[in-house]
Amino acid sequence: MATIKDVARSAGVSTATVSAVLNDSAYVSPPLRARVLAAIRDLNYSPSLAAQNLKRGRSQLIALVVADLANPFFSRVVWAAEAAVAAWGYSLVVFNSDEKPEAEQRILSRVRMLSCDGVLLVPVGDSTKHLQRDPDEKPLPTVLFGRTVEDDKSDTITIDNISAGRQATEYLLDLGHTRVGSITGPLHLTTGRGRLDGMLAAMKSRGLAPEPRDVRSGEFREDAAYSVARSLLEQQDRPTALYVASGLMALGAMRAIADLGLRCPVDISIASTDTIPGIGGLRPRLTRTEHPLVDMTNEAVRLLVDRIRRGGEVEQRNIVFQPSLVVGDSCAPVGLR
Amino acid sequence: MATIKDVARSAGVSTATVSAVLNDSAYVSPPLRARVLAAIRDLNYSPSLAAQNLKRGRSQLIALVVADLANPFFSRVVWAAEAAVAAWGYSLVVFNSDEKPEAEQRILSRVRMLSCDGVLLVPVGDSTKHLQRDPDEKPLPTVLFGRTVEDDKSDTITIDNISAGRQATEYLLDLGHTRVGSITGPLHLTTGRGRLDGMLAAMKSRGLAPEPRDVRSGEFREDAAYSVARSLLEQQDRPTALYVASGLMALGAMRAIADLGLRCPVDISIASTDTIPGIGGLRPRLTRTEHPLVDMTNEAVRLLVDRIRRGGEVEQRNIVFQPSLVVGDSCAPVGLR
DNA sequence: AACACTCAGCTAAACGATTAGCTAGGTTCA
DNA sequence: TGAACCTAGCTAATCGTTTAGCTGAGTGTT
Repeated sequence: MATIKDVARSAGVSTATVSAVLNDSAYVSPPLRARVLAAIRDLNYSPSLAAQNLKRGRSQLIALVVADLANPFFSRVVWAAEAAVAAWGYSLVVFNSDEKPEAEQRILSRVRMLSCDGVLLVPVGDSTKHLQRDPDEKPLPTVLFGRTVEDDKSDTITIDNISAGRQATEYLLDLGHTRVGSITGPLHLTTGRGRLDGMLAAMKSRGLAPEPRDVRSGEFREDAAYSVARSLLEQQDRPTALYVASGLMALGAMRAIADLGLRCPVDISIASTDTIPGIGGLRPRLTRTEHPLVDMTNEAVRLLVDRIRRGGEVEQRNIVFQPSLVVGDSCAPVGLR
Repeated sequence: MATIKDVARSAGVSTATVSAVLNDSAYVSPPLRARVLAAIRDLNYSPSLAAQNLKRGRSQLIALVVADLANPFFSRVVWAAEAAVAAWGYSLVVFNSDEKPEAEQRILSRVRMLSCDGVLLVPVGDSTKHLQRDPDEKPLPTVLFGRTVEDDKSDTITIDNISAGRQATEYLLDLGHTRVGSITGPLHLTTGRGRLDGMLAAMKSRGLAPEPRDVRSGEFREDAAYSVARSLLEQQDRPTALYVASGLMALGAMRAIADLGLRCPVDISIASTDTIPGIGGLRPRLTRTEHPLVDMTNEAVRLLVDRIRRGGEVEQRNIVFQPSLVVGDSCAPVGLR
């Protein structure tokens, strides 16, 4: 690989001049500039990011730490984030904490070692104490995505989970269902807890409450939702409608319904929150709340880049996106059959 | 951030000794070693990868360049690759070439700038001429994944696409279908071409050949497959079975079937190749060939790491994985209805 | 006692960029 | 004419590591 010295020698100038041309950091007369550019072309030179990183103290790298890479929802986040990050001139380093706080901690220390300029984090634990390892060293620019944690000073991008749960549940209630159950996400996560709270609020405002045995929580996974749904629906006395906390889980629930010989929506109505790719092919079409994932991701990257550039001088921002109901045909009026 | 100098000063030794302790690169007496380790702990020191990269000429980064990050198939590759790469002590930088050769080229030059140690590439074009920019500089360690290109010297991990097409088609033929159509991938890709060739071979060996109008090619996308399937199936005189080249496309085809008011498998049988997450929830269950994606990815990373470490001294390796048929209920004997 | 070895640990030169500070020549103006 | 000021480009220090090569003390041999 050619270095800046080779270019300087070949153009008959100093390395400072080459650097000035490369970065437009000082005026260079046209003839010299031309010679430098020619030398760069001849030698097929491109500056070493490693050296730049060392000198400048930044790396052009943004880390994305997701809680479960196997979840298609987060795959879409990876997709959207890669594009957004590239548009700002960064590259995306992807990590999977697999919902394990220890793994998250390991990853974050690696992120520091790599001197990533910032991190887009879907936090796993219920705190980010482990983020600042040293009180006096300046914190790694961070944007929390999708989930929030207690008393953190990072910017956040989230959805209104309560509204999501409420909207989906209200739709079911409007169809006349009174016995509504739910398969929730983990309740220690804001996404799990919030959606359930929204569901409960919707029912409460109509003087209803779910049977305790109709509300089961599980992980945000297809197989977990499948088995939870199975055991929930195997009760001889089961709910007529189900609010399922995520798209991936809805897939599991649908599979359970089919395997139990039930029909959706005739025997049981399903509504859920969030979507995953390919779900559009599913029949019946799922009634669900969706949120603008691409916009959310773009906004998250924008905030992060802003914080990387302007640092602490900008105050904390917490942006909440609103979910909207997408009506499919997975829900029917109660007592249809 | 504490530097190696701070550690050296605090422990009362030279930086060389600290480095020796960190890398086990020379014998350091127990007392000194202990002092160094204590200083490291006190100062919460971790070496700067930027500086190490510059000095060592490597970055602990492996690039993954996929052809379409929006395709759930590649999302699974990201998931598997992240885990494999982390197990070898590397971090994964993800790029999306979006099936565009120019983008791939841009990405690869960025990969060089980042001085990634190696790249796992799902190639987009039909050649990798753009890979070695300079004939004399040593090539970036590369493993081609899934697709191959002409006259390349990289290691490759692929599946036997011909066998995949053949197996799926033979299954349809065994059910008595004689009028079989296909929705293929792009025919300039080995994955698209090979699967079609396998299908044609299977038919030919029984003295059959598809009607030209029953074979349509499209991109590996859900929406593309949807519209191609629609126009194919809207013919009043249509095939009784369809071989679809990918899991994502099969989803599109199924959706087209449903939207046309047809039933699968009663009116039309579908078999496909490869799988995507969540497809297990689909009803009817898709009959398809699957390949061991996780094993393939692990093997690809293993080859890549081996090439990074042992360089040119190891000869080119081309590993072909075999697909296997997974029978669902998306295919029925011909003339069932 | 003189010599050759070992050995632990140090000094200082890289790696490839950026950049503060300098220099030498050219203008401007009293 | 010469002080003051610009200007274009150079010199050299610097970022935080690694590592070749050195040093000086200790050991063993004759």
